[in-house]
Amino acid sequence: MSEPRRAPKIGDVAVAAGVSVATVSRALSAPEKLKPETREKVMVAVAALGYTPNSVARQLRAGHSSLVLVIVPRRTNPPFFAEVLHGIDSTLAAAGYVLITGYMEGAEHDLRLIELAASGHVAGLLTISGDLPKVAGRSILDAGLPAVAICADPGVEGLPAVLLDDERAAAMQVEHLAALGHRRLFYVSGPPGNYNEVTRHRGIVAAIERAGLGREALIEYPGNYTFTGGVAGAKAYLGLADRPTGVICGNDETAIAFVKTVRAAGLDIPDDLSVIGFDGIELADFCEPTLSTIAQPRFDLGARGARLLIDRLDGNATAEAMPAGGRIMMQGTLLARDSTRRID
Amino acid sequence: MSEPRRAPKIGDVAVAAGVSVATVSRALSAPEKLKPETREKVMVAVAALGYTPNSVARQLRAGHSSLVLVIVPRRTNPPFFAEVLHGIDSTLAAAGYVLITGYMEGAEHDLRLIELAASGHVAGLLTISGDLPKVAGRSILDAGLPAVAICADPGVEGLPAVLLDDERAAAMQVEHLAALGHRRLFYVSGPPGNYNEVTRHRGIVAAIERAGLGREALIEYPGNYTFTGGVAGAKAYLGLADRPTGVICGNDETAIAFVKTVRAAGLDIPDDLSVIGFDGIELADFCEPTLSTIAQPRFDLGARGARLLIDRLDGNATAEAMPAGGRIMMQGTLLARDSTRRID
DNA sequence: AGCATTGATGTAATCGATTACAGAAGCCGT
DNA sequence: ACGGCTTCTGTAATCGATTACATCAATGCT
Repeated sequence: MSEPRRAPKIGDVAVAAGVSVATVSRALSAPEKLKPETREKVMVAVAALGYTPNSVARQLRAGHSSLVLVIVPRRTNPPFFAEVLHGIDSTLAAAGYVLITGYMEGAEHDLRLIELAASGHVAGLLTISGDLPKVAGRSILDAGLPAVAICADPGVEGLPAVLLDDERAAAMQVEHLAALGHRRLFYVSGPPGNYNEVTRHRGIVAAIERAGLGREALIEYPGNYTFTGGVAGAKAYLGLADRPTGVICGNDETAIAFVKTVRAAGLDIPDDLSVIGFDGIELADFCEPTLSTIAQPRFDLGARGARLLIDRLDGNATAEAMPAGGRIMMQGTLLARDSTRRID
Repeated sequence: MSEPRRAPKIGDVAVAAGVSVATVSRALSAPEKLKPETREKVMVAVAALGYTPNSVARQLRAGHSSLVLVIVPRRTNPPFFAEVLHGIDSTLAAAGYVLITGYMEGAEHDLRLIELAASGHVAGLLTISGDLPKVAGRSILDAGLPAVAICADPGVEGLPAVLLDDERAAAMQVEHLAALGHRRLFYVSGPPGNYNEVTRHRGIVAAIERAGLGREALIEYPGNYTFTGGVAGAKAYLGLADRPTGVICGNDETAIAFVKTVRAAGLDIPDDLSVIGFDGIELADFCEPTLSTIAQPRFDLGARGARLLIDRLDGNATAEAMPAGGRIMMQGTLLARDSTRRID
């Protein structure tokens, strides 16, 4: 059926071209060192045999790999992370690197990621999950690989990060609602303790302070960045005796589920209450009513993080001036749509 | 800053344990061949140095890799593909394989995927995109890697596939609407020529036939499995003089955008028309009205495909009896929700 | 006791590419 | 014509682990 046609090696090409293996190698990686007609002979043989250098051997010899491991949280917010990954992959690919996705499972399962990082297979590490694989006191950072955090800061000393200015972005949610006249707010948060949640919470509290609403103007419900969290948050909201008119959601999925649930209970958005999400996923513009939200530069977050890592890997460490603390902050953008409006 | 603490090699462990490299290697991969106390000595040294075998060297020697390349279409339907990938990754990880994601960019860009496949880095290939990277007459299959197609059949001789029974599933869409009394149907398709689209189209036409509705009962609009396709389809629908009451969408994203657009134009769903989607992404249960759809076993499609590949890689080729034609078919499930109802 | 057998461990070849170094060939000037 | 340069190409060491084969000691058998 399938002929086990053994892949041609450099020696086969050398024989076919009537030269030595060194010459073949040079024809491929340093053509200027060869006489044009020698190079030509080699190239003909390469094409004839369909030779592709074995990159495992190459990598062993060179002592470095071109694989980058990206740590991805499992089953959360695919529309958001897919676009960040897209930014990462585009940038890596352009620089000749290849992306390996490592989904975090939690607990013992993550050991395989730690071992992968230590195995010499991988050149660098990118994490878009606030948590890093850590099993039995062994961290994935122990391997000593160059690493960069994206979207969430695991809070590890010396680990550069490309982040959204979550505090500012969350404050924008408050400011938008306050500017529309909402005096009391309901907040369906992300998972308690989560980096993004903690940071945004700080931004929300500070903005409420600044707006002069008073700390008691905020009622919180712990969500988890998923649809179910939005539904639960909405049920809690509906059970309130005196409902706030402004609702802040931890992300767009949460907001969409929240909107659906309170509408099913007979409330109108935005007539009875305003809802604002976070992330700016595409879907936010295709639900009803269209969702006001804070858009994150998802592609750019990924691209910028990957760029940073590549610069470290390739040695141009100072190609881009790193701000103090090793963090690059990007800004979110308010998208005011139909789910929020002025209240009288 | 970061101590360039060179990763320990097998020789370092050998010296530390006072044995030869062969003994260290055996302690790790064939412990039963060693005297217990020797093995113990080695293990102590391994732990003390924090040694992890370099898998590049191991792979070069062994002649086979543990990486599986998954070809993923770019920027389409993340909620769907994320779950298929999850199924793939879980299965691969359990068998000791590691997943590499290769996003298809189209055209010249895909050359890097073809080269990756030919580079010896990769043990096998999985594709969840109907298209295979093919550049200048060179196909990714030329590398001769074991491969399995998932979700869409690229139509290559001898390539096993794990597929949804698209024809049957699409027929279920028609049957559901027909059973509710809809006699004329509007169909916002997938991209013309796409494997899933072609197959489902066949199923739709056949089901209309069987339901005795007549070929002219179907009005088609070419979509593309995205939100924008749904919006365009809805606009075309709204422009129709005599609108069908049943609408079939190529996937859930298309359906959600369709629903939103016709509602914005003042039509009611399901009072004025019924809409059914395809895929069964989570969101379909959180939009308004909740979307009737055909759920695909997304996780299982991925898991089953990965399993098939692993069996071929590990040599238990007949671990699972392969049906004729090398295809495994899985069935979709009708989820009847609020976007479809009986018409008078 | 002498030889064969078994078990445990060490020595060195091997995987496929890169590259330091060596060597050959051609050219120059004196 | 010969040493000194360049330019080009070949030989062999190297990356780190696995493993066939060699070695050595201990044991069993006659």
